[in-house]
Amino acid sequence: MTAQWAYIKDLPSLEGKEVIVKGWLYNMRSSGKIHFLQLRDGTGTVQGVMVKKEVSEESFMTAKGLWLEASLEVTGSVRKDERAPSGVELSVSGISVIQNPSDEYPIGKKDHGIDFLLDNRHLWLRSSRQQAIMRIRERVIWSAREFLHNDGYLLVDSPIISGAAGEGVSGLFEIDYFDSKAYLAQTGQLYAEAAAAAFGKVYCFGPTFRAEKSKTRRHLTEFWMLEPEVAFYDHKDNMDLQEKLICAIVTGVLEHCRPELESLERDISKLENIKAPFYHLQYGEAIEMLHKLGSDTPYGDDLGNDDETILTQQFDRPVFIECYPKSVKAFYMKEHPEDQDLVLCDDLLAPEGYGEIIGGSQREDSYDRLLSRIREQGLPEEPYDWYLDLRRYGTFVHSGFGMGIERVVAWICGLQHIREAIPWPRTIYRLKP
RNA sequence: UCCUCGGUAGCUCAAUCGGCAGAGCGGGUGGCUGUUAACCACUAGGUUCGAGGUUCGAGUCCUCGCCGAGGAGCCA
Repeated sequence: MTAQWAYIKDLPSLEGKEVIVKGWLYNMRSSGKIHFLQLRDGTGTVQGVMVKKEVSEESFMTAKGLWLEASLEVTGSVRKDERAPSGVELSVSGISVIQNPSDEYPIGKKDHGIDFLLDNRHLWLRSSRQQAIMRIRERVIWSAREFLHNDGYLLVDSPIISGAAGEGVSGLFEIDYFDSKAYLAQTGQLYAEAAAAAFGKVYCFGPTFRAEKSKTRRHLTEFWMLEPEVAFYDHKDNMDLQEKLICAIVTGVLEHCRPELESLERDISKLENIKAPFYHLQYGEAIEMLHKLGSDTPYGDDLGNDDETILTQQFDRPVFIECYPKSVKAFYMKEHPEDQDLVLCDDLLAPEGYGEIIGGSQREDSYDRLLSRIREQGLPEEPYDWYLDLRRYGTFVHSGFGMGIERVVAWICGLQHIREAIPWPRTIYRLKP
């Protein structure tokens, strides 16, 4: 019987069988008459044990000459072994080299700096740590979409290229669009609002772009944002949705990605603690609390990064900061009915110092007030005519928010750098690879 | 745009007061039948980011530039 190709993740169920593993050599150790080939194939890792007297002299010498990341087809029988992390090892009977590199692999076994690793992102993705992060990222997105789909939301994607400026012209990437100006989307929200008037419960999900020269571990110039928008939801309904969505995401990751979290050495109990209800602070209360904790941010200012860090360290679950001053927020947010200096908005801050992962608001649904807000902020009216139409034809109470996928992934994985939370990070000085 | 820190072997870093350029990993050679970032011995490997300057002497001090990181601002 000829051996069949098997994925490493399936080997525990193939004990005693002869299989072929197609993959790469990520490490190798040898004791002279026995080689330990560490193999990976994208589904998992397994140790291939090659004993000199059990294979041909040629095979044994071939294995000895392998460089790291050689691509291989390894034939062997699956054998139970208590010393193996997955419970099984491969007793190697034959090896076929697809390609043996002629140079040493740039990423070594010891620590590297972030700069070097980012330069080698195309190779770094092969590491077990990056594999774990990307699997969790996929689960975060999957869980969010599953939750929204099951709750009756329609995915209505927004354009990437837009003639309107969105939240303001600064921070937009300008492109040449057949001799006129266009911009890369900073948000899909305005389009999601139009879609909400058509379909009720909607969301968009895609890449967004910010030309800010931000150089921090929380920023990317290209990042993925999930933006639900719901007809007839007010500020409170909006926060309830955010809470449910975050809980669904965390639950999904805990259910499906425990090995990945463990390999990242994430403190899982901190994630298991993420349950409704989250904490709520009014903006004024947050400022008061910050003053007691030593911050000097005056009432009326937006919270700084340090403020977010200090604040979230006080809580073991995410915390909503509600109703910021109108002056520091976007023109489309609805004025607070009891205090016209505030707006009906919320930022959701993730615990452990991670800070803002969601920004949302109830939208201004009055045509007149929205128009005057556009004028107050000195924005051009013409690009927003279609947006104003939404208030002209059947205006409706509605709310929505934007969730930054990479920030959520960074928080759930416990990452130092948001750059690890996306396969190909784009930052101000990094366009390659 | 501003502030702070950094750039030394392929990688991660060290080098005292300004006084011979070092280590670990990786590479090479040899050894080892259970290794887990394997281990042991030997070995090769340098335009100390660049340009000036001070000095008997500069990786180290000064000036300018380049590159990167962290942070501020702004935001998800």
